[in-house]
Amino acid sequence: MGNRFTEKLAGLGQLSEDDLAILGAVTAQSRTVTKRRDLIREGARPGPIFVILEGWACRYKILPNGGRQVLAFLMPGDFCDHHGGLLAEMDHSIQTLTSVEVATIGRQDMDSLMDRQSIAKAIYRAQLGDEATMRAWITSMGRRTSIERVAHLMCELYLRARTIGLTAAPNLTLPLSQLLLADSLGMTPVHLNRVLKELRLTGAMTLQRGNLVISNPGQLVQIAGFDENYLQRRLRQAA
Amino acid sequence: MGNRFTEKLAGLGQLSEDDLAILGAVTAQSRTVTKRRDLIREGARPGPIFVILEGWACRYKILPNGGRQVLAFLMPGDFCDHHGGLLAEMDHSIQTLTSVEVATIGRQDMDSLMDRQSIAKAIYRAQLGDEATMRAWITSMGRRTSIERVAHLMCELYLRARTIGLTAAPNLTLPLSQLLLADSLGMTPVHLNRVLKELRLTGAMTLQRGNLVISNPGQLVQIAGFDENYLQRRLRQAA
DNA sequence: CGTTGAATTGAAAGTGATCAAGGCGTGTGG
DNA sequence: CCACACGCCTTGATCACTTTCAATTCAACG
Repeated sequence: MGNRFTEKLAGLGQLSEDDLAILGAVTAQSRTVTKRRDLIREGARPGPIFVILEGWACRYKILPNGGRQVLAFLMPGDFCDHHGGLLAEMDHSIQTLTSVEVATIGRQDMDSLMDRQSIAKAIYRAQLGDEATMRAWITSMGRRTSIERVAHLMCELYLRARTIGLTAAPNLTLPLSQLLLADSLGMTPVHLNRVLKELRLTGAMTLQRGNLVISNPGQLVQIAGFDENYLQRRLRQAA
Repeated sequence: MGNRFTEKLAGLGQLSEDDLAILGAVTAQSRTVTKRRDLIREGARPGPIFVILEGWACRYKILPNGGRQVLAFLMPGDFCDHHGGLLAEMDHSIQTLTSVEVATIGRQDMDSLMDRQSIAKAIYRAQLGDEATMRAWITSMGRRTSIERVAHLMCELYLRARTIGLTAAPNLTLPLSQLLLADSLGMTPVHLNRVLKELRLTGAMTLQRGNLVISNPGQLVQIAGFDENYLQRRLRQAA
């Protein structure tokens, strides 16, 4: 029992029955948001904290010249805005990619969650994981070729999805258009398309119509230069 | 009084005399580390937390192919590893760029700091600021041209330096080689050099021998597409 | 069965990388 | 005090990858 959120946090720290009950209670009420809808807009004042229980979303930023950069993909169990009003305004927006089930946690509730050492630690670990992912993205954008970059992102998304139990098989449904992927990888849709074709030809993986099939995991990891530990580190519990 | 660290945190939250005294006490002892030395290595187990009191450092990652990606620049007052042992291993390294004055905070001391709401909030805000900076870097790498990227980084570094009182004038000493800057911006040193020349020719700024002079701030901000708020947002105190 | 948004392919143009050579400044030793 | 050496910056020429522009195909859907 519990939901994706409580399950995720449970995997990040030692949570007692009470902890889980509290987390569950706080996210018991949820609402459904249709796809392609902004959950939070850049510049917005802090409101309640959103948690994604089901579905996918992304953080993104629009540039003055009209370009878009996707900053992160959000999956079930992820926080939208962990800060809980510590900042005056959002510096980016969050949009749903699929129909999404969101729970909202009030400021008060959030404070009481953070008062519990165990819960606070788990939440903090989740955030550290997000930061590790951001560093991996920076590294990708700066020093990986386009094919490595694509392969790396696929490794990340697949592992994250598997960790939360979205898939067991070596394939996965990604509700991500090529345009969106291109905007997350800093390339044009046209070029992304060519890179996907190239990856297909290597036999490492196939991504078509949102269906990711990792036919040769070892090869994909090798192309990506993927450090299998970077996502796991955050899961392992430190002494 | 106090040091760069206490001053920085004081600027991020309402800290009482007691808070400041505690922060000061905990960072009272420091040691000097010579330039170009790793403070923390990727894969290292969590030890005490480092805080930079004086000097510059950077986070970086070495790729399988030998490339290097700089992930962040650290200035006086910045944390090296905020996590305090919540993760099992570092996923990147930290190296000094200049001679650096570092204080170390023991795990115990850190815990007691975090027990104080006021201090915990300030530290949390500092981290949120770091995250905002990472998002800006991702955006730069993904969707800004090289000249915009360079201009944007200079805006960031200048503003950060001014915020902590490193400079008042429109110029600043950056202890950053072109090689290092290139590794932080995802470009080659050769191309960075050309971009710097181009920026010089526009009249917006000059960077030579580590000396940054912003001759036309408005123009630089315009080239960078710099959102003057993104760094400030983290400074403004939310309701 | 046409319409629509996304994916795919081709050709040309551009941006940044690579390779290679020289210049400049600082520090050290003769 | 000068000369050399080393690291870093600068510049040129060429090459490669990615973008841009444009057109076509495809698949889902009304």
